[in-house]
Amino acid sequence: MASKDRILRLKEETRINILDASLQIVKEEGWPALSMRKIADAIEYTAPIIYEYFSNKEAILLELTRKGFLILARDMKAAKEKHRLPEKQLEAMWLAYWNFAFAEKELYQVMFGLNISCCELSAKLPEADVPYDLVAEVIEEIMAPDKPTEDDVCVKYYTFWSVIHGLISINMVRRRTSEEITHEVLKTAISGIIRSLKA
Amino acid sequence: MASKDRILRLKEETRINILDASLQIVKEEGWPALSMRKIADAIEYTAPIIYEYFSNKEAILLELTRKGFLILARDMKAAKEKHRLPEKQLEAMWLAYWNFAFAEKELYQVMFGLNISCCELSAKLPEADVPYDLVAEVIEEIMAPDKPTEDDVCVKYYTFWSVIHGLISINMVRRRTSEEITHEVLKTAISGIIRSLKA
DNA sequence: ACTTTTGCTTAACACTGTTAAATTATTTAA
DNA sequence: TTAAATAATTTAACAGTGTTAAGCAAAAGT
Repeated sequence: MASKDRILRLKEETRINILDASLQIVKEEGWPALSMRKIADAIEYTAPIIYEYFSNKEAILLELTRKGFLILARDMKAAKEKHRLPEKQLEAMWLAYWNFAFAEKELYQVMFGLNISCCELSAKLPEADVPYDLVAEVIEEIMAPDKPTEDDVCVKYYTFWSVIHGLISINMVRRRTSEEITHEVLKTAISGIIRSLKA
Repeated sequence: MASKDRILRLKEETRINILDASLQIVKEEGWPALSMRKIADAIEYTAPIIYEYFSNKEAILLELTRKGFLILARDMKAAKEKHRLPEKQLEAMWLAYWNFAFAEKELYQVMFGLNISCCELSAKLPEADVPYDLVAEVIEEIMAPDKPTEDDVCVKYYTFWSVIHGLISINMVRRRTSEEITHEVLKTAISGIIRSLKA
């Protein structure tokens, strides 16, 4: 009777082993290197037994996603509880979010569907710089009275880009948000940043 | 002699055919469905001849990325030229950027490494809602004097999330930006949005 | 007419996720 | 203790992936 318990505990253990091994492989060799056979190797089994713990590879990814959200929630909660002022709470929570993304880069990637493939893109693809040049020129023009440095312009450009790109990718991976809200965010964000150029 | 020309023209044509076929497959069946054999089928050849035009699959993706940047640059340039005021120019360019992302969704995805996999995530994963609940609560508290609707809070939440997530994903796919600039953007963005809550 | 080059295909390799069958080990029953 | 039943694990296989090498058939050059 007690052996039943022991077996169940062992089963739970290899389940966790599968998840841990997966994450470690990804951390060492990146997402594309994660294969069922490699996971099996790491836990010293053959590939098919993984299917006794997870119905397929996607289920493993989903479980890692869950793990990511649990850590993120814990971190944000902890950050919040360190302050009383709501403004401070907000800032702390988003900083926690930011820190989580880089501390658990691989988890963040599977949580929000970010590929990593393209590094050093503008080296291989000069065209990728055109949008920057186009916008930076105008930003510089608006900020001209303040005599901005190149870094100042860069900061403003990335602020713009982050908002727009962030909104777009959020809308692409999950579109439960209504068109109106999205467009409202877009418009107010753009005009908000434009206003911030002249301050 | 003229036949040399004709042949070169044909070669250029199938090169374009490969790219067009690839994009069409992706538009019809999504990125995961894009395979060398399927491309070959579409252009009525067998897979190996593709390697006479592109050194590998990644080269095809890179070419589609280039195509995307060319269209994006054209659209943004056109938007800019429709206005004289720099503020209007900026707004028009970012709206063009936004429109491009959804008009050429597949190109945008390959340009900026966005996966599409996870749809209806919060249905399969209730944990994914915690960060929203956590933050929304505080936003509501700050905005309380203005008696915000649920949509108002949602708008502000997505504004926050867009900025942070946008910054993160930009920093993950290409980290040529300096730490300082990034952090500068992050901090000013957060405090900027917080200020906007009380207006 | 013979040789060389070109265009293209077939076949193969090393992978991938996944499933079914076979095998081995363990537990249960007599 | 031995035989039957059950569970645990592996091997083999299928269909797919990107990619490369070998082979063939038609066209071009001599």
